[in-house]
Amino acid sequence: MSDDRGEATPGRRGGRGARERILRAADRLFYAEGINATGMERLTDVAQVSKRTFYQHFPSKNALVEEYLHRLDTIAAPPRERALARADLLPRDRLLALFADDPPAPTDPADPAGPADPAVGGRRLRGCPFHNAAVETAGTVPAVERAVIRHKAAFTRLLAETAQAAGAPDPAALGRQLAVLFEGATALATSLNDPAPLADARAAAAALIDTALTRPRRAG
Amino acid sequence: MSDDRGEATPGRRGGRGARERILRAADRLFYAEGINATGMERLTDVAQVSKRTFYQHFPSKNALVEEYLHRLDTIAAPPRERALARADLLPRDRLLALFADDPPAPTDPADPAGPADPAVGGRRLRGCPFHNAAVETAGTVPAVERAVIRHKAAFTRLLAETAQAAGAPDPAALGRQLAVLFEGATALATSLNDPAPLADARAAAAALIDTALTRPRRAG
DNA sequence: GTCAAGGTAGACCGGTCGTTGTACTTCTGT
DNA sequence: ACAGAAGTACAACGACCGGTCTACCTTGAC
Repeated sequence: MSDDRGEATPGRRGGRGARERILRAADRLFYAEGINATGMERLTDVAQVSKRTFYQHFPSKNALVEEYLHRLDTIAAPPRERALARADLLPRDRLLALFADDPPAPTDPADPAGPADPAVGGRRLRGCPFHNAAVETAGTVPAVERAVIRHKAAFTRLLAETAQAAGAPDPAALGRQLAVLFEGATALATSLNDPAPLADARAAAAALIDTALTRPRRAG
Repeated sequence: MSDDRGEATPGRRGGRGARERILRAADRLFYAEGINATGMERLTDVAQVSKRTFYQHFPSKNALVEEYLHRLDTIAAPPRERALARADLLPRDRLLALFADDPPAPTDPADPAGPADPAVGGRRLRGCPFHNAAVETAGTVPAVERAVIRHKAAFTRLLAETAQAAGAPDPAALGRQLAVLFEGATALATSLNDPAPLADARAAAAALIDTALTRPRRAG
């Protein structure tokens, strides 16, 4: 937050960007291999940063975890959630696109992180990074818990707004139900390491949406 | 599995049951605090067992994890899942009882495992132990992954059977959808540390069930 | 009483964790 | 050219990890 020395002087190339590499490595490793399972050795190795440099940018590993989560829902939304922002779809289709099983990001050409990506290799499904962080920390890190709650609330709110745009009589309720469905599809796909639940969730979502749009309103 | 020395000689008191205490401690700690977060020191301390004794019963911590998961879905089903077996309810109500938010076990008098339960103390929501194990191990322990898949498949099958008993035209599809809903309610409740999503899931389940029972059949 | 079986406590092992320290090497702006 | 920031390599710290070991106690059959 306070050591952004390159921000005010546009002429500089921004140093050598150790911090950015660290955050990129955290993005990959914390998500793919787990937060606890990722040691500092491996993290600094992947980030191509010495441990000393790491601790000049972050006071602790936990601080990096918090920044990792913070970036996830403020800077770059996961590709799946981005479906809700697609202007080329009707609101109802935006909601359903959440559960599409085709890869949502068709090779963004403006991403310079290319060479770092294919080294991962594993294509194992890993679910929601916020939920994973909550499970891994088991409530022992308040900042993580807060970040998770904030993200889930924002996502549910976004669903509710889209539900409202679709004309749902009780958009908040439909948004919450779709949030549960999405969470379940993600979690179950992770547990089974199989994306099949997404299709079931999509069918269920369609039924819920159509029911909500057809009938006037129901009591919870 | 193979060292049950007390089984053939009924005259003996069966030792002091170290193995059982170990498994009970694993039940509590692995679930409430996480598998990785639970060290052997703490585990043997809670089980009131010396480390030496532990390693006479289990070859490794991982072996205990596997046995812990194996017991969970063969010996004692979690209280919530037990709702599906209640004979006093109609099939449809059994499905909905899964999502009830009142404590499901009204002090079963025939359960000798009573004193172990309330000692947990922490009331933090922790979700599905199988899913948590899958997240914590991140696919690095094949036996865990197999146990998780087996459990989820059995649970989905049970849901489908109940859906069939309720008269659903495509019970397998409805079972899978309800499985996603349940997983989502559990996961979201964990992330938020708030049981509210269960109510949303219940409403969604009711809608899905009624839709399935009313309309003839839908394509996935 | 003896003795093996099964239990206990807890020091100890090598390894890894997150973290810090020492000493050295780039790069960059003036 | 030079100051100094930013980076590097790498040894080491204390703490804890899963796991092993020694030494002693308790029980029950003979």
